[in-house]
Amino acid sequence: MVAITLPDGSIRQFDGAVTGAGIAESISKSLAKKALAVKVDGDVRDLFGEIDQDASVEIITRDHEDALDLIRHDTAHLMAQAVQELFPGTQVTIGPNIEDGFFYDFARDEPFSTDDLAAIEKRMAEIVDQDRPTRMEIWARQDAITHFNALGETYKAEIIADLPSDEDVKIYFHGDWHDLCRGPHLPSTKHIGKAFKLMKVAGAYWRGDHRNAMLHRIYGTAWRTDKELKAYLQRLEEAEKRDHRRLGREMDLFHMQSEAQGSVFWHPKGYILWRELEAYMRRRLDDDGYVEVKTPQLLDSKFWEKSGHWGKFRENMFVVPDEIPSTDDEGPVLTGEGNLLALKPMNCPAHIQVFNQGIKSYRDLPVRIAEFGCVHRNEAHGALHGLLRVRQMTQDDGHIFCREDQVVDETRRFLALFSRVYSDMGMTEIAYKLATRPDMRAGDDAVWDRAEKALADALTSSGLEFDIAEGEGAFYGPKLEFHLTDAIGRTWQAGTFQLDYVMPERLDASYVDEAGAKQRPVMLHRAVLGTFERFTGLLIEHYAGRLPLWLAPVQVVVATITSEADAYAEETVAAMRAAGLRAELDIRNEKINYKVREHSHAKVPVIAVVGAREAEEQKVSLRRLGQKEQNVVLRDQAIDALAEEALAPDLRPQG
RNA sequence: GCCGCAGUAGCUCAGUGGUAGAGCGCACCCUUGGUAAGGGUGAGGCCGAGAGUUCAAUUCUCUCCUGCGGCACCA
Repeated sequence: MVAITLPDGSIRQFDGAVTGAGIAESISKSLAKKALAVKVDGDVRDLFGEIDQDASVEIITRDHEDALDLIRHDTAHLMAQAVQELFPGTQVTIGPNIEDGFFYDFARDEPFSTDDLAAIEKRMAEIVDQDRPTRMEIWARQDAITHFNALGETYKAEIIADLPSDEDVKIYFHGDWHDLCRGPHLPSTKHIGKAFKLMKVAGAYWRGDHRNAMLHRIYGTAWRTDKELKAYLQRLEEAEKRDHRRLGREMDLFHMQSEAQGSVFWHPKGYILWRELEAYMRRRLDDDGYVEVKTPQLLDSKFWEKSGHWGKFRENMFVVPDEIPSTDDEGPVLTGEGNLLALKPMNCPAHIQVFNQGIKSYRDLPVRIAEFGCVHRNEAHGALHGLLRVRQMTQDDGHIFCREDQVVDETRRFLALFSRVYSDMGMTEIAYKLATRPDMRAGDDAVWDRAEKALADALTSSGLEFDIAEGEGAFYGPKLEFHLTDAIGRTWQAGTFQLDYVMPERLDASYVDEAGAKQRPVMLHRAVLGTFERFTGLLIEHYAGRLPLWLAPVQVVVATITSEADAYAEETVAAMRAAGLRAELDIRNEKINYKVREHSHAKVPVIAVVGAREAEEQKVSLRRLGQKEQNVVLRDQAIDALAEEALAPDLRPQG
């Protein structure tokens, strides 16, 4: 006897082993028709799999929360079938689900074209109509390897050979087409539905290793219903409008051009945003016990040899000859006989030089050194991406030199600063990651144990949830990474916090302890925003350009209805500026509709409309970005209120 | 760096083997109007760069550059 407990608590008895399909059938015919899979004690399984002991069971239908993953994975198989039928000789490799869809990597000499995608979609729909049934067989490992090798599916054979030895080799069939897969799958292709779309083709390395062959990846999306699919496509379109590169142009914040690849030309409005952020960060750092420094841009290559960067990161550094000027018959020339200099790719070695001046006592620690440090890194060209991945960037960098027993406190202190700043920015969706020891590392395991524990403890005691990024720490120590998400869901590291036991050693940083003995300080590398470039890009996307008043480059536009109000408008702008507001005047001979539209597009948070009436009554008609309502208030009151609202969060009266 | 796609006016894009077009924006004129496009006129282009094929290339081919989407990378 097998007792099956259903979600409503009822129990059904079966004489022996029963399948999910059988259970659904026993409940109702219509449920049996709709059933996609079955959840047995929390495990999603095939409908045709046998359940031979007591269990709680849930029948998964299309509207179940687990259905979407099943549909997407089946759609990936469906696509692979279509591809192999249309393009014989194409090998399948792997095809997992991802956020909002799936992909499948194919090995083939020719790439797929956009036309190919349309053809594949068409064939996929045909296969759905054919309603090919699903079944699963468990094969002997060697048989499976031989079978797939015989078919020319060498990648598949390789995957099977690498399966853990205790794992069954499951082969799923959809009609005759079959693939190695863990499952589970829908009962037949009909159940997949047609709410799918193939999105794009891309290259991807086999097993994610750039030394391997490049495969052709097709990305697709799949949903329960056409309505969901449509909503998703619309969401993508909306996301495109939030793209910081587009908004940067529309709002006249910055531009980039090929002569300065990966570097930013900040326009006046964009630089106001930068300056506001910088001034804010500077106040926060001053309050938190940092001292600010400015260190050289160019340092001798020998310095980088000592710091270890020359050996490890030479490829990413911009190197310039320290040429010696001289004169020959032709006039002044430069010779390359001087030393090599490199633009700093990081500020840390320079900060150690500042720390190293004079002799530090244990009483001096912790020393917190901050710098809005401009660094250059020669990134792979394919990696560059608007403001989010650049070659010249300014970090809100800082290095804390402390004793080992101060590490936990300093970490907590940093987390408090970090949370304060991000909540001030209105950026609350942050993914915390603890990156642990990599294979290649310096220092012994006892030190790593302590360091990782210190970071984990600080996170936990600050009440933060975090993921562990196994093996992704720096070679000199573990790190905390703070990730933000862009408009289309890609995540980017913004802030960082790293423990370093190595660089103080290499560059001989020391302090004198109570006993008068020389000790190594621990070095903490930390950035809150990360870089101004990336943070600004993410900020723009987060707000879709509608920045909070204190960050908006233009806070108010005073726009006239007729020229009768020109003088009053000028006076109003002057008063606003005197109150510290970034106000602009618009007395152009244009209709008010036109002005409102234009300044709304430019994402100006407040438009103050003035006509004869307002001038007469000493009022302004305020209109907030994105709202239709107008608020006619006394001018002086409006200015006071706006001026207070425009204060940076740390400058607002507490209460 | 790798795979694919793209590059035409400031922006968004159309187009053609015989050296180019629209809308928006911009300039000027008319219009002084109550909260997301008033009307007219006009100026803007070495059709990404180089080479090749051709009587003729913005158009076809190749190389390069840059951008975009992924992949890899991200101290």
